[in-house]
Amino acid sequence: MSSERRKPYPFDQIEPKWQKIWDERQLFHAPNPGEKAFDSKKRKFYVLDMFPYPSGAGLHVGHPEGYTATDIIARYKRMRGFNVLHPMGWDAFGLPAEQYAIKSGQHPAITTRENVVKFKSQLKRIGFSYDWQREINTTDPGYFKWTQWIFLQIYNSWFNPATNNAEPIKTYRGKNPDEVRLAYVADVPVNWCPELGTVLANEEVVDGKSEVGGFPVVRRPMRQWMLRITAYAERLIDELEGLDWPDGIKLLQRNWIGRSEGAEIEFKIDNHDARIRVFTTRPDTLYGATYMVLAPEHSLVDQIVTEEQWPVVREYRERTARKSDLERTELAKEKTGVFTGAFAINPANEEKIPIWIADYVLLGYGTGAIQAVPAHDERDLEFARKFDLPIRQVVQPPGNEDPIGFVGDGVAINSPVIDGLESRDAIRKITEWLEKRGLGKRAINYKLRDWLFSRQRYWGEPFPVVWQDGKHRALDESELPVVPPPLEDYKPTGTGEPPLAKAKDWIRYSDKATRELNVMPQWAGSCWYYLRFCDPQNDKRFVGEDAERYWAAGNHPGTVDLYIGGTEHAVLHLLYARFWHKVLFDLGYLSKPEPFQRLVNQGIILGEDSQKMSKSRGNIVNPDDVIEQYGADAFRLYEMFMGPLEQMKPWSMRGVEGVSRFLARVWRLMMTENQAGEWELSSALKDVDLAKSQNKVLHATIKKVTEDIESLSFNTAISQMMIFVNAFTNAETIPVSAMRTFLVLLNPFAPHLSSELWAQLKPKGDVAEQPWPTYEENFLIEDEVEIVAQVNGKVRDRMYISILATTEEHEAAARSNVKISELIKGKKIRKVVVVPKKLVNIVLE
RNA sequence: GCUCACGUGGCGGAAUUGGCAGACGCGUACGGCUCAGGACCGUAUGGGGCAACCCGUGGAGGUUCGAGUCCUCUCGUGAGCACCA
Repeated sequence: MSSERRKPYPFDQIEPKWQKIWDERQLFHAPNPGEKAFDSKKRKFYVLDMFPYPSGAGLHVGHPEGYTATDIIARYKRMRGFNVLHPMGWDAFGLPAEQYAIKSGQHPAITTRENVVKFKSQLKRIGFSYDWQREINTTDPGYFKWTQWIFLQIYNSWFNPATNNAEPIKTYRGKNPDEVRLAYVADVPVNWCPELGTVLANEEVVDGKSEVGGFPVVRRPMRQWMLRITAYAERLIDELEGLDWPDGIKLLQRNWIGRSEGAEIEFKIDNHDARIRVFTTRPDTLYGATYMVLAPEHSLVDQIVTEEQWPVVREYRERTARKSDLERTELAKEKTGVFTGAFAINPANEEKIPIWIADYVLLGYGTGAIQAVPAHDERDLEFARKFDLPIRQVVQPPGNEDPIGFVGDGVAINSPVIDGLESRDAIRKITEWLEKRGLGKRAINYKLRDWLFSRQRYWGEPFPVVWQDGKHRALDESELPVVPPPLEDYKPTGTGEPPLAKAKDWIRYSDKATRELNVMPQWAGSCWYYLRFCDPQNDKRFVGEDAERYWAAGNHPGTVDLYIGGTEHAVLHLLYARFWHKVLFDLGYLSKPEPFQRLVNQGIILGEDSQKMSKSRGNIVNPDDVIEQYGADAFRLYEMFMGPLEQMKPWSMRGVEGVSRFLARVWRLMMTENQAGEWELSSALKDVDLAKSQNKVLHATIKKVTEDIESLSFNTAISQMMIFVNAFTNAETIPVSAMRTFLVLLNPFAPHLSSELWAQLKPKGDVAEQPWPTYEENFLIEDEVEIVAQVNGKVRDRMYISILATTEEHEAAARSNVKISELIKGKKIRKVVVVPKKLVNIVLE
């Protein structure tokens, strides 16, 4: 039976044995500056995984994909003489643990502890070379003390537009510092999720539903903590430039931040003192503005609406407020809105235009008000047609396109100030014209909103903030950490009041002051964990200065040299972490302006049916089962052999068998089974020189594996190692020296097998401590190369030619070739193309 | 709807700057070794054709002596954004 089947090689004994040895010897510990083992001559390399959320389900085959890639890099870099920082930890605060706790009645701290034990043992079983001395957990008070400390730095600083930097709040000269702090409290319409009993960040809402759980989310005004990430919008876009990230991720971040250039224009209101500012990217269409629209929630609505329009306006506003985001987008096709009764004056032509409210204008973007130019904006056109508003063409399209609904660039018409100008020039001219008259100015707008930073939950970092007389005040550094109170009942209250409100004693900070009841979102802990890894036990500072400088060193803006993880964090974690990092950098705590220099996204692994793995489909592959049957090395190797790291690819158990067979062949290359059924060193192993062809394949393998690891092309590196093994499989004698070199190459991929075989060959030291081999180009060069002979671009024959052959000799060889001369006999030759060492192409008339 | 990425055998995938398409692995077929094998070893394996040869990288054009690779259009798949003025 299959369970009784003999193992192709004894991985079940080898693997635990070496994992134990690595642990005991602490072989993968990276010494910090100041430690005894620290060697200042070694260069550093920081290779990081996105640390997991330790869920109850345990490790998924998707996790080890990126982890194996980083482990190969880490092991490789160590052998190249680098001091390698390769840490692992747990992002353990957050909703799932709490949701589970509510269901099971078990405290999230207990669940978290159990899950961490499980995750850690699973990771150890795969043989990853993490420096476990640096393990961190975001829910440890020793860790979140510093998360809270960073919050204090953010709270106690402001963004100075003059220096384009965050600065301590004491440098602010204005009257009310609370207006400019990078952390502030605001009454804002937020994403309220009744099911989860908390508000969510925009980034956590997908299609009007919560990202966690998929529950409906509604808009509701609430008092919340916000972080002023918008202050960094420009730098977050500009400084992407110096990073080695996939173009797609850079684009995603740029789109999310959503920079657009245009102008702000001020409209007077007829018979009213108030003015309305609008943002537009097309100030050149100002003459075509035939009406205005305010967001229903716009604060001016109350002031300008006329007596007789009040009832419809009120009714419309109430209806919009009740709509969830989902409804608002679902109903997007059908425009709605009502007239306020008020009129604005178009500053360009003094024309009176009606002011409407409609929910297609969003309060959160721009100024929450627009000039509507139906002739040259799709949405305005649709609205104008529905409500019979005038449409006036002011841009002439270049071709024969229909001018109504044309949104591209053309030539301005019906616009006295800019008539005849190309759109780009018209924009410049009209903006200057408005600026001169004090009616408007050039402006840049961002889609990015400030980060909603508070959650009405239990399982998160409490804010280091107290309230007194209705005002917030930050705690002193010395009062950290603020540990959450023990609670019997941590369920959401359902009213929007945080569960911490139930801890009556804890709330009371002093006679007059009470604690902030919200907690931070899950992202807080992961915003800076890569810094803590540099110095995880430091209790004086969030990271020691020497440690930070050492691990961040390098000739580029980023701190971590290589960061591998999933695309799902393209705009969440990766944007938030950059923001925090920049604040800390501005305040002088860090030596580099960016957290992650090189970013690589591993592709999703699909089930055997090429569908996304899911419980309901029943196509989930459990890493434990694979390791049980084929061993950790086969599991690692298969994860890398499947295909390019960044590509989405389906799992295949047959494929695992394939790499497992390869590993068994490696084993049998050096080991044979004796009469008693015990494995012993093969007698074919001899201390002999390599044959020329063997030497060539060895050096080709060193070259290919080295280059492929550098470019993260692990699948082709493995192919090359298979070619190597195939070349030696039937050799009568196996040169020991070639095997030793090969085991070093194999080590990053299959560390257990290579360690065991290395030990069997009895050389000194551990294979992981060997220097990485180098190849000699000389051994790769042949005396002759095969070239292709073509006629009219079609391959007609192949032949060997000296690598020293001249162009003329190439051509002569082709002409004298039997097949070729046959084909060109009596024909006129138009041209002969020679690519040395590659081909000769004879082109006939 | 907009933006981006990707389409190569029965399957996963290889292919510096445009230069032998299909490396390596899976699967399949045949053979060997075996009491046996879903083990191991070997040979073959893009399609068509007895063959010479012809066809072939989603489809249609183009540039070039030469295109999987570059350009245009088109179809399909995946991801992201989605009233952003």
